[in-house]
Amino acid sequence: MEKSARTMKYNFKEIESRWQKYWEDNKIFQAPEHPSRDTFYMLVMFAYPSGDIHMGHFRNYIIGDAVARYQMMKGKDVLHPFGWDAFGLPAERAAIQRGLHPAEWTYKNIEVSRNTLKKTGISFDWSREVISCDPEYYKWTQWMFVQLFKKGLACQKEGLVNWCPEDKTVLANEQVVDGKCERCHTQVEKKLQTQWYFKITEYADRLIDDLDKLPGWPENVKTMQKEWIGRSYGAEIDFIIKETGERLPIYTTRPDTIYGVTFMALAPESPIIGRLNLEGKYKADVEAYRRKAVKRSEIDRAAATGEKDGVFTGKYAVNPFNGELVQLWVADYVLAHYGTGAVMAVPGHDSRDFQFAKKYKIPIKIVIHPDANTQLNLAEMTDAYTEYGIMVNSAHFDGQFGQVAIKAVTEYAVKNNYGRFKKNFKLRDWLISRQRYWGAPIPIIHCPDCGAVGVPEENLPVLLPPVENYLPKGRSPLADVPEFMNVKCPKCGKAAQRDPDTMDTFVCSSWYYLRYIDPNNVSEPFSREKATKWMPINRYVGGITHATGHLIYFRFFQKFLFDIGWVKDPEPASILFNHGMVMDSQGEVMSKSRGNVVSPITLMDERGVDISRLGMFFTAPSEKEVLWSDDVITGVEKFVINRFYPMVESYRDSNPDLKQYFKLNDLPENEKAAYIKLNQTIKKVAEDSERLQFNTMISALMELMRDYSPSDNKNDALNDYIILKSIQLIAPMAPHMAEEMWAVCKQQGSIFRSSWPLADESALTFDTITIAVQVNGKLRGQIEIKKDTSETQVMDVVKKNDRIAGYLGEGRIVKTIYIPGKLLNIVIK
RNA sequence: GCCGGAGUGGCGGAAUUGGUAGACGCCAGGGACUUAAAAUCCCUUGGGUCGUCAGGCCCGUGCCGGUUCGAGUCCGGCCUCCGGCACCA
Repeated sequence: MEKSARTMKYNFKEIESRWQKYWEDNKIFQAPEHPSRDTFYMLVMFAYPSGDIHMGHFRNYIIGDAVARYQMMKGKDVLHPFGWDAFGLPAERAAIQRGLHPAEWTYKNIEVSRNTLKKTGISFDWSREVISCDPEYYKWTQWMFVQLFKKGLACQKEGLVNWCPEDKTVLANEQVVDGKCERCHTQVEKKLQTQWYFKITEYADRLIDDLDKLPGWPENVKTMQKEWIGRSYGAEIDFIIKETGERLPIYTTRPDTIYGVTFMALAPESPIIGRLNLEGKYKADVEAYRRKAVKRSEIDRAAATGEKDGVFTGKYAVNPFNGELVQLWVADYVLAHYGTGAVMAVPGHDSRDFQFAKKYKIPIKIVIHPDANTQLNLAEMTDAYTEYGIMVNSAHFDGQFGQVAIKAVTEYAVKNNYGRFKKNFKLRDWLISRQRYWGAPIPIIHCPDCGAVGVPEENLPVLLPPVENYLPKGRSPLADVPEFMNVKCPKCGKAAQRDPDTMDTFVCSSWYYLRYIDPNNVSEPFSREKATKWMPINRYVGGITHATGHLIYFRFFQKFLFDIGWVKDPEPASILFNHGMVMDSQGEVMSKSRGNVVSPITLMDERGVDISRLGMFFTAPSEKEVLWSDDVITGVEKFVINRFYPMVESYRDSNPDLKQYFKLNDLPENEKAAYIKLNQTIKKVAEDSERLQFNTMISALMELMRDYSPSDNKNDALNDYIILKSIQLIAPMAPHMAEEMWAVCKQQGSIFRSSWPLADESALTFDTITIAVQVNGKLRGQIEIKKDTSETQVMDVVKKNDRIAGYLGEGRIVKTIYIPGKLLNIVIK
């Protein structure tokens, strides 16, 4: 019953499908091949086709859609494309679970999701759709690999890698969360393997430094990236292993504590241990410890923030600064992959070293005092003093402070040839090879004579063979396909073998934004000329989850393409916007296992696309999370169905002249308020559009409609004008409804081809305004004055106002503060 | 532990650069219409208090203090929550 009342007044099903057809037939959202006006590139993150779309997608895309439509109305050439991140583990896993071939599963899902998306009427330019598992696309992903390979930025190397025993493949550092596989949450193991890497670490400095050139990126994302890259400045100092004479370099950010070194610690994985010539008990202990440490997963090691343990090697190292001998230990709190895999331990001034020294009764030395008047007392210390301070017990460096001390000590080491300034990063090279089927094959041929040879560009793509046996087994399924594997070396022509691995799907997603610009180009990944016109991305909208993964990778790719002359900007996106999550009404994440999923499809069927959109926009600002419940819809639904839409409907059979211009002072008194309110609303909606504050845009329109009362004088020219402008203002948020109303008002063509309303700046306020009057900062009354009244004139009015005068009493007026048009504050004593 | 961000009515939230806190909406209550209900429309709605019912006064934006004529907004110190990183030497 409820529904029939709704459909009687506002037949959204009919209206929505009719306008969607109109948009498609008239190619309203097709971006021009060669833009002639200002461009606006509106990008939303493309989707994994692992099921149908959910509320999170819906929210993401309607935000992007409203921005795109707003920019269209502002007269920009808008590029608003969409595509599918179709390769990779999630799709492959879902396919395997259902006993389907990944290709079949993926394309089926794309079909389903695309149909749903088309029903949402999002203004995507579907003619530019890209699918990353199409050979026409991954040909160019492989081309990217080859370019990186040519520049030495793609390379094979042996190292300890993250191995997911469930997915039977290696993972990038970014795909390990809390020591577990990001996708299947299995504990990740460490394995020594040869794998392909992109040398993203060569871009570490620029990836950090250029963040400062991105004022349009949220602070939290920039901070997360900075910390993820983790740059630190320090020194590398060479200790010497006493018996073997081997150089033992260590990295430290605190060279000013060098005289406090009382032991050294090596990572259990350090190759140096093998060269120590350990004997007897020491040899047995160290070997047992190493076996134990390697077995412990990284998460165990990291979680053990309390207890540190290790084992003495029986060997000693020489501190080059003072010739002192210090014990050489193996301890698993030392990470093999950071710095040199060895540390100088200063228990007096490092908490971990302090604990370790206490546990194993290793001497502790104080070499830093907080300041000239505060001295540390070792006997009373329960933890290390880790702040900067004044060097003591440090030979001729005594008395130096903080950064100056660090510089002095390092310079001394440089001069004596046993140290150097050094910078370190937490960021590791990006491991991109996967021992899985569903990915772009790595375009490399291994020749017994020539080594790894890139597949010549004219031979791309290296097609992924349609194999039957694609299940993960620990090595790439492609290795078992002789027709695929056995090829001739492109350099010397001898028999050679393809690389059997496929690429991490994050490689595919690192450059998709450029393919949209020129999706059908068969001779290049994209046209440089077109890229110059559209790039950089004006707004990139997506979830926060990609802060330290995709959003670093795609910046890296852009920089690389910049370096080799393919793009003109070193950064891909000038503004990044992270929308909040959609949760259930209890604040829980929506998931199938919880059974609390609200489908945008059901919602759109029941309420219509536009009302669903308005509900989503209105309930919270875009960056905050939304707790979804039916109540979210109620207010906007009433607004549309009971107020806005019927008002416009009343025009259906009339033929009003809607081409009107107004001058505030020519309007009769009773219409001035309405005209002013309209202009205030236009101004507010435009400002809020720029900052994606849709909730307050809707409030403003609700206020305008509340104040607007056509019942008295229905065909009044001003009322018609207000209606028309209001329809334009709501159009980016409720596009189908707006088109329908626009047509009801006898306007020709799509509303998205009309120009965005401009506020009449001369009609934003009344001649007579109300200002607040405060006495000593407390509100004591309000007075009406002419707009341009001077302060003295206002004072005269105030003094005549009995109520306010009462507050002034016999107090002496010390001073007055007058904010024109707002308030007057009188300070009395 | 370190680094971000946030804390405003019963609820979602507004207040864009320090200038009338609580816009807009939900919920709730009251009224109109109706045989009745739903829907719709109108009114009330931060707390306390006085009231001749016209309106007034006090308190109030996590807590304590500060700057200022004036602080939700700025500064200092806490508390709580959310997010990220986490043995990075």
